[in-house]
Amino acid sequence: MTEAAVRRRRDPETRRRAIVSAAAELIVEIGVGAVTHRLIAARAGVPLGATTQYFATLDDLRAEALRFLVAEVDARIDGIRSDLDERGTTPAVLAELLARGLADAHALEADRAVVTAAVNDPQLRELARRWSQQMAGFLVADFGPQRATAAAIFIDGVFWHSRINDEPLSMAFLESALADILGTTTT
Amino acid sequence: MTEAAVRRRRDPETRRRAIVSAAAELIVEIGVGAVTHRLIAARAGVPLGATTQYFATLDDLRAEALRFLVAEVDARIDGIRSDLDERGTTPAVLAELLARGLADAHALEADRAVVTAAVNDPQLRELARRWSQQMAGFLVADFGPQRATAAAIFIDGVFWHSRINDEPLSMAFLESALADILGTTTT
DNA sequence: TCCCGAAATGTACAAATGTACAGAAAGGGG
DNA sequence: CCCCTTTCTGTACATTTGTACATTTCGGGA
Repeated sequence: MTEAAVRRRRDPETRRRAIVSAAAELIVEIGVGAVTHRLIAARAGVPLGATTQYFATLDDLRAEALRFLVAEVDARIDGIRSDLDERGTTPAVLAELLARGLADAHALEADRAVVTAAVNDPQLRELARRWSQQMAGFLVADFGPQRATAAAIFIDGVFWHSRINDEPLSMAFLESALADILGTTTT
Repeated sequence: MTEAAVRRRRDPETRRRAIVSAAAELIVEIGVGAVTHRLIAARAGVPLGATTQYFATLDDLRAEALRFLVAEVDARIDGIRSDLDERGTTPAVLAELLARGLADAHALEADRAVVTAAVNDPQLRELARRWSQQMAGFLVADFGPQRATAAAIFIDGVFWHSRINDEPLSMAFLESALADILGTTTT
């Protein structure tokens, strides 16, 4: 209890985390409704019994995996916030961050998986709102609530677009559209 | 009508359609991955055997139900197009159509269900793209490809926003944002 | 009228699923 | 060394699933 790294014997914590992580991967890949104990066990490289030992029910495991995905998204959000703080909250910086974020599809897929799951599970709505609310929060100081919300909604659309379409949106396009929405267009 | 319905017990076409329609309803409500033969049969008010008689496999039935939903979305799109043709393709008209479309959530939910299903089934991508592509098509003549695409993406984000959030977006907000994106100067 | 093909239905069954749990294995304290 | 608690693992089982099909019912043509 006092020492953090001493107590683990055969390491239940790591195992538990591996199971949650495997479940999260599978949710992103095949959807929240298609995960099973056996699939998760196979992905995590543990026997079936391990998945039932750490989580009373599959719903519990699912819920924890979703929270795991939300944590990934939060980490990405934090990175974006610090970048914006550092380099200024301008359409150009935003567009570059977005384009880069779209290229590394991981956090993107995680967030879309959460939102997708929330469509059929109202309890997840709160989590699904997180991304766009945070994004709007970053922008509200510089551009006001109206434009900040519009930009967040647009960025949400951008994410879905890149999730469904093969060709990514160009950085120039993103910058131009964001400049319009945020009202920074230079004539 | 009741008498006729009872009398007309042998009516393969109607029955088939009832099954597809029930499946579509359920897909919207509980997600494409959660529908089963038995749920569909119960919803359609037919015995289990009826669902297997008309469709070789559950996948076939699912696919047809998705196409049914797409047809609903297409009908809504056609309505929007004729309205735009009639009243002019302006941010104000668009905002009003959107606000009205959001209030009647049916076509909205149908489209989001298709997109959601497409996240985990690449074969549905084509269908999922349809809405925003058509929307962009309406706008490209008046506003150019860039702004038309941006507006379509924004509208996609609006739909997701209203699917996840409880409070609807105001018409004034939509009009203002669309005016910015489409480059029509209003003050 | 009767009869035959089409349609409808209930049931059966193998496979997959969530979950429980009896042991086996492991590791530290005596 | 042994023992006892914690951790792990395989198996079992009831339930639900997709699907097949034998049987029943219907309705129109002879």
